[in-house]
Amino acid sequence: MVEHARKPAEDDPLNRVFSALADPIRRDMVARLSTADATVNELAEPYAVSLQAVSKHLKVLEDAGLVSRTRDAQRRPVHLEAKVLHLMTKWIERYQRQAEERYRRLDEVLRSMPDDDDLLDPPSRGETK
Amino acid sequence: MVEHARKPAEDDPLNRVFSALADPIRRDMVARLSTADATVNELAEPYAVSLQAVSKHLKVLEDAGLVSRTRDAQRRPVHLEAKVLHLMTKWIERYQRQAEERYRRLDEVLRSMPDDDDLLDPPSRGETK
DNA sequence: GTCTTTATCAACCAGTCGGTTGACAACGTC
DNA sequence: GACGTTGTCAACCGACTGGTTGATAAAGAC
Repeated sequence: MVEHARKPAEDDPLNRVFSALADPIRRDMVARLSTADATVNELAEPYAVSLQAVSKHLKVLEDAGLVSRTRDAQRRPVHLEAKVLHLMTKWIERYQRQAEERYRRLDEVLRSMPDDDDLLDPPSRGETK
Repeated sequence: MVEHARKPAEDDPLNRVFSALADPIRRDMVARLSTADATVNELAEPYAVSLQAVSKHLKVLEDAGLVSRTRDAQRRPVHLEAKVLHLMTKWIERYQRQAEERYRRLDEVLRSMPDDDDLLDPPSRGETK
């Protein structure tokens, strides 16, 4: 079967936001935009890549909803849309909380069980670094 | 020029964590692991991909520090390491907070400024060609 | 008008990514 | 020892990614 065509596009907003921030240049842009809007040239200045490459990075951030661009003469000021970041934190914190609570409960169960080394997987799994 | 070799590896932990979670299957695995450890076969069961593909996904999650694996006979129980998620939330929240505060301040400035659209744009950076 | 600045579009290229199949390692069971 | 289960490794493949260069659009400056 050649039907491994995979999904045509990453339509999930979470996909786009996570992968947008999986690049150090884009993360740095977001960091800088958090203190001030900037033009494409200003944004490009610190990086050792072409302006076109920076333009592409901005497109990725824009598609993820992380930035918006307006028009100011021939300049295109870039503006951080910080709300989208909340999408991610909500996702992350949900499972973080769930996991932590589970460990807490597991810990209690283990404490109330004198012998359990046959089917209760003791906590000796590595998080004791 | 062949010198566009880019960085040889994504050594930044943030790169690895963000890109690990930029995939819906891996995000789903993390979600499921947040309630219980699981073996590779158990994890693979809901997805329409081969076991080998799932094994690769787990390697990505492991390299990002998001999961750890131990040994239990021929089984390899997978365990979520939720602490790493904190790395991301810290990063995100920092710039989110910064941006929101900036908007708040800008709002105040705009309110206290009757006219300012002529030459009040003094960052004057960038021209260091 | 013509020139300059600012930014995007288009085509290309090498490397990475997510998937596949096939081989095989490791361990328990018979 | 042979077999079944569980999982990984290796090689391959097509799509996507991040970079390049060249051409072009859009707007102000002259």
